[in-house]
Amino acid sequence: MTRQEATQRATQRSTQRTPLNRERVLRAAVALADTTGIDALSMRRLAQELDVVPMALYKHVANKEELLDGMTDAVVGEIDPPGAGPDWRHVVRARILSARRVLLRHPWAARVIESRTGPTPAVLEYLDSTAGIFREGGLSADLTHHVMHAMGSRLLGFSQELFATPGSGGSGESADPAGSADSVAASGPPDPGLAERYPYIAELAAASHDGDSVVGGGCDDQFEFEFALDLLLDGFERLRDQGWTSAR
Amino acid sequence: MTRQEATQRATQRSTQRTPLNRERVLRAAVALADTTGIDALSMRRLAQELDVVPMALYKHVANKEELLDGMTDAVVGEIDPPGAGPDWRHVVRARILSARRVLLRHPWAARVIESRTGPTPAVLEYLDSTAGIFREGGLSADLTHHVMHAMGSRLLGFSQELFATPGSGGSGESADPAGSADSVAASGPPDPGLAERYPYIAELAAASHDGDSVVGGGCDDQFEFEFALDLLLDGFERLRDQGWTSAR
DNA sequence: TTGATGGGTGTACGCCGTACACCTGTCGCT
DNA sequence: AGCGACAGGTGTACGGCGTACACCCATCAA
Repeated sequence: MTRQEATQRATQRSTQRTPLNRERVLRAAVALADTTGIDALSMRRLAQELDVVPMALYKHVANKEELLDGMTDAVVGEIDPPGAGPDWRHVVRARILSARRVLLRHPWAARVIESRTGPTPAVLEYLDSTAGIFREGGLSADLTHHVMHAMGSRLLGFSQELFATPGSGGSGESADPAGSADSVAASGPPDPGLAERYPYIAELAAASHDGDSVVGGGCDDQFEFEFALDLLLDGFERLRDQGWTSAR
Repeated sequence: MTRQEATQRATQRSTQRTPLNRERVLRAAVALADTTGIDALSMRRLAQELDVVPMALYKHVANKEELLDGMTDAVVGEIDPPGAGPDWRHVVRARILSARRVLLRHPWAARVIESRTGPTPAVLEYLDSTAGIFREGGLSADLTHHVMHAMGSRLLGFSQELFATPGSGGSGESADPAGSADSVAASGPPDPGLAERYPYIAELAAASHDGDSVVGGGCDDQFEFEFALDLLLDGFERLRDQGWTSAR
């Protein structure tokens, strides 16, 4: 046994084999939330799960909020990327059902995602690529914008709050965290990289401001709400008139 | 000054004038959440607001969960009752926009309502009367059932989770709290008063079980999801084909 | 007069997130 | 070979949380 080996052996005894990293922390957090519920996920409990003292976690995540951000990105990353195909309806449908499957796998995720104050990169990426499907399907940027709003939390699995007006659903007093999807492109290019990284989102945000209300800084939430509402009511009425019935 | 008056004066000095009751506690809680955000609403902070020691609150609410239940009922009670009129679309529209206005007044409410494990009476009442509008508008019980699901959280302001499959969004491990809207009528009449109190909901729940899957105990969530999804996709495609554009 | 009762009080416990100081093993540099 | 920086795990401590439990006291019916 060389001295190196001896040292390594001793090290293995004192530290916990794999030296813990952000990736492992996030994975353990997701697993813990899956099995014991999000309410039971505390820094202390998570540390215990990793055979480590609570404060050790803070070398890998800044605080619990950032942990939740990381968990969000982890599960959103599980959603299948958009497939290829000529039929845009089929493509969105598949994507959204994939998102749904992911959220069913992680029942805590919807609540956590909606509680984030700003959209995480993975969420932006997801929204952007989803918007892209509509655009490539021939919907105008204008229509795509409203369509994305209309999908709401149920169909995208989340996203609702990302587009909402600043204080409409958050923890109360938090001002616009300068990261809402609309404000990405609304308040001028704060980071020139954003528009290139999320081209469709940038386009959508721009589409809601080329009118007269350039100063608004956001889109008209009330309009979006009524748009979705009337779209559904139209659909309901049509189904009623044609005597629709579920084929159960 | 009579002895009674003296006693009362002394009492007023020691106790805080109005002797605190559930009503006052709930109103103060709502006000506090409105002004400082739901995260800052703690039993201790609320007690302080009422010039009382924290434990005093527990004489009026069992615990914090019940406090949140009470707050839920309070805000849901602010929603306008359904109006009268021959045009059902107009009536639902007005109602839902009223709900939206209430939720905008209390930005914390949507999150709180969705976090309740079981529906509170006021929520059931709201859902029931809303379902009633559709029924009187000529929609079948079957269609109304799916329509209610399709509305999702965005349009009803909440309700999503009430219909969801037990563990799909809650705090993790909690089993079906035997109070989901579907299970109200699904698992036989647990309380004979429920069906009379919420006739439309009872009817809707029944409509999802008269088929072959009597044993299911709940409706097919996946079906409801795809129903709403396809309804929206239909609408989107129609708008695209007719070259729809917002009149901004 | 008295005893029950409703409602406010005080103390204490066990959780939580996390600031801060500390220690130790590793590695690049001289 | 020696040394300083640094990455990463540790230990202690603080303030806040929800709430159990024992208490006190004013009111009022009997």
